[in-house]
Amino acid sequence: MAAPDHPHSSQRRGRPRSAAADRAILAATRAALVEVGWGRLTMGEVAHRAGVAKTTLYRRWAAKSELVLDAVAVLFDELELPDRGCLRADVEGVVLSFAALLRRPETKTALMAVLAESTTDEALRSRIRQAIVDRQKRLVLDGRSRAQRRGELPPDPADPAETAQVVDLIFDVIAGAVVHRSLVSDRPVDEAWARQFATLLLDGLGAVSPGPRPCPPEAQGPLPSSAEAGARQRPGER
Amino acid sequence: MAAPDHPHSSQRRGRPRSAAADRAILAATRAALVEVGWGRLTMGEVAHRAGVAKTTLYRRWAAKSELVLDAVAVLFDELELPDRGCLRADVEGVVLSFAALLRRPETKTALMAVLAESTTDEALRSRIRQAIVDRQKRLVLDGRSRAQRRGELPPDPADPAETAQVVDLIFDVIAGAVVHRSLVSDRPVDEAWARQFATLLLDGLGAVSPGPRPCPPEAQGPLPSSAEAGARQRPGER
Amino acid sequence: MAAPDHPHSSQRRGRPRSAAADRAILAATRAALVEVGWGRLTMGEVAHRAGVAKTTLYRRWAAKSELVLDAVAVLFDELELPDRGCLRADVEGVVLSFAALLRRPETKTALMAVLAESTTDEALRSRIRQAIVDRQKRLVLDGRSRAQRRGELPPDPADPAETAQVVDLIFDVIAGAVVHRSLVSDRPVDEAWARQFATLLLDGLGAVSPGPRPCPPEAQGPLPSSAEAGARQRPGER
Amino acid sequence: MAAPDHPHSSQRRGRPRSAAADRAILAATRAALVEVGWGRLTMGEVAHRAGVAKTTLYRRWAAKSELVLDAVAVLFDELELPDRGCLRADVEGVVLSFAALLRRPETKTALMAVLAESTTDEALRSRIRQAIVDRQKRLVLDGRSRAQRRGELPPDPADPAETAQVVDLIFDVIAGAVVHRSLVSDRPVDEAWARQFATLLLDGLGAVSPGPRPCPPEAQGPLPSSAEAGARQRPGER
DNA sequence: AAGTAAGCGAGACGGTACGTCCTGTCTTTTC
DNA sequence: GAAAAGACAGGACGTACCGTCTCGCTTACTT
Repeated sequence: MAAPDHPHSSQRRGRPRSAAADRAILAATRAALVEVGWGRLTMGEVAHRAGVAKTTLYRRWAAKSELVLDAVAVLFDELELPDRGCLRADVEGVVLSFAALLRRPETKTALMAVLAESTTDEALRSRIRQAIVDRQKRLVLDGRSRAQRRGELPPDPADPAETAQVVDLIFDVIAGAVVHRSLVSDRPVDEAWARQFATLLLDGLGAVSPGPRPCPPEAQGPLPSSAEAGARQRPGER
Repeated sequence: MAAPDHPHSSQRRGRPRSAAADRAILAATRAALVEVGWGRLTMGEVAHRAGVAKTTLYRRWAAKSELVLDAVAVLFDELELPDRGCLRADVEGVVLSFAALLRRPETKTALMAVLAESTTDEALRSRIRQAIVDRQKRLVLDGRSRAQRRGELPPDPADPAETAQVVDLIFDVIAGAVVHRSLVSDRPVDEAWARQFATLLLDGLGAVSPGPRPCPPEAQGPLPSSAEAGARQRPGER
Repeated sequence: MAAPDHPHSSQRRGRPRSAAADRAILAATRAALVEVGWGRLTMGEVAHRAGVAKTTLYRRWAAKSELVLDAVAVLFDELELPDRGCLRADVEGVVLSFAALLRRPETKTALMAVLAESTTDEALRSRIRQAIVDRQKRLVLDGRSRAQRRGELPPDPADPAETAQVVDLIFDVIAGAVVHRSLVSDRPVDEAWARQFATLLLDGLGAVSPGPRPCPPEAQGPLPSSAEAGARQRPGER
Repeated sequence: MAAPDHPHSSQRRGRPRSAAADRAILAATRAALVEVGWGRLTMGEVAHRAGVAKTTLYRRWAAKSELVLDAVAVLFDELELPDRGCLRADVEGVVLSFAALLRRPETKTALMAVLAESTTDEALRSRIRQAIVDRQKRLVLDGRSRAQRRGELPPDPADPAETAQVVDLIFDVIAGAVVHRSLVSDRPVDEAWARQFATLLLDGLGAVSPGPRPCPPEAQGPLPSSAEAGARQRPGER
């Protein structure tokens, strides 16, 4: 996952590359992102923090953007979709979790910077989709099938392309709205906003594909723990 | 509008700043953005293209990000909301116009780069909101009042805060979804997607605030000309 | 003397140049030389100290070196040759006076810097000779004629070119040796050194042109007051 | 010799500094001095001529003055004291050699500029003495002991401090007079002047310390070849 | 008294060089 | 043969001065 492209398949000759160095470099990258942000992040600084020579970095990653992408992609994998009882609550939960992740300094600075770089670099754009975007569509798919199991949503239509289209739309709307609210409008993504947004999304969905049934008020579980876990300082990260 | 902060109110002493230099610099910045993108854009290159000394740049803008912001902000002002007959058509129109604007290389590279910088710079964040985000909320407000005039939407509620909240939500959802679809998912924002998205939005809106009436099919006007005008090379811009 | 080249011959039209500005500029130049030396002396700084615009400087002096030359040349005019009773004592006196002048920070930094500039600028070289070098040959001529009046030296030979040659030699030897001792060898020019040097010079002179008679010990007057006056802070100079 | 301060004692880690770069930089500095003089000499230009990055210069020399000092100091080492048969002829020879060296554009512009800088920089002053002044006292010492071997001068006095004092005086007088004649008075140091000066010096010396015997006319050898060698373009220097 | 021509303080202007920082490559020795 | 160390060529940075150029006054002589 966060490993760089080692075509080490069958053990090559000479000294093998140090896996510890990989881990140290990615951790150092995240730490440096927190402290200085993308703009002042330098390869030399990362190498120094990781106790590694610059050559070792360049042997593994071709560019700063790829290193940073690998360093933060793993953080997005920590997003979860806890079962809060009904679809609306699950949507609110994932919105709040995602917003919490975007509140972490390394995540927001790295994500936006890498996206900015990708506007002029198709290869990087593809790498971002692969490492972050497409991986997190699982959240939509999971929430969808869970709602179907609960009977809140009808089963998938016969044509899988139609499903994919709706999933893409939902993902773009959720991710786009949360990012825009958090990083552009710079206003808090709190429970009130999440509720309002979930309402808009779910009622709107009913028009796009057969809609959800209303959510019984007593069914809502607690807020997902990960929503706040993201904001806490993670132990052992540096 | 795109002028840097000249507190020249009452004629100050000494030689006044050259307005021609301002224009040349902003035009050179846009041209350079098209050719080399944000990453390879240098202050020296901009100065050279504008036939201006570097000091003249730094006298007006403290940082590359502020210069670029001023250079592209004016492009967002060209967005219009042509009357296409009904609210749904107006939404589709603005979505397509905005997507066309984001297809221009200078717009997308500059917007994302400036947003990335702004994640660690509150002053820049505020400046972006002022120069771009808040200015374009006029599109939502215009569309809204036009629909109210048509009778498609009920009049504003008594509490103006409530209206503001809904307008913000709509703006975050539209802008966020279009940006995410265009620049992250990297899939086309075409008429089919715009229709699907407008459906989701308008039906969702009905749940958030009293909803729109259905759109008479015969009422839809033509696509806004600006949707494609943005993608064309602008004459005389060098 | 310290006035720049005003070809104001017959009163020109328009507002006349301010003589106060001239004085303020030269004083500011000397003050700045003391504080920051030649290397960090800037035209802008001088203008600011003098309460004058840069244009006013450039209207009068074409280059920093010319301004500085005019500013310090006047200091060399303060050198005097007090009558200390015999030629040897007069020589020692002028050596000590000159060394005291070279101990002043503005004098030494300006003199050497202007000489350095002049190695690649014939016009400046000529201007230096005119403003400083040739003017101070009067000291040698005065000392010489005084010694002749005392009978310590024979009258000038018939050929004035021969006299000029010897005067030049004496001047080069005195000025050169004192400057070298002070600024290159960086060792003190004290009474002991002055005595030793005067001995070498006067005895050597006897071989070049008919020599001096010995100096009666009781004839030596006091040290010239100007020898130390130069080292004191001059009142009212800034 | 002209190498900058490498405390590389026992082979350090990492890539060692390039000795070829050192040589190229010093040669480029001399060449640039000839062409543009001290005033227009820039670090960037030197780096460019030497085919080296500016950082490589700054890694070795902290300031332009130190670089230039190292670049020209080596030229002063080429001064020699050929045996011309008697002390007077040797003095004339060294005076002419020194004057020839000061006729070279790089030498005069660099020497005076570095001395000017040194008036406000004690460290540089000390570095100049070490690299140029004290090294060339060997010429006085050599001439002196050679004259003693010939019997033209008595052996050194018992007190070595007395000898040092006289040597310093001689050096200041010779170097000072030649520099002043050449660069300040701007008059030629030719054989006639050298003869007159040598006469003054040697006869004067007799009064300071026990003097030289007269020089037998038939003993004078030819002019030192180095007197003119310095003015010729040196082969293979760039 | 009005006109006019230069001087003047202020500060923007096109430039040049500065000395620093970072990039990505290379050459060493050590493991 | 990978790794740490650090020198290397290159290039952009943001700053400091340069010497010139407008500006809107001010000052004195000319009519």
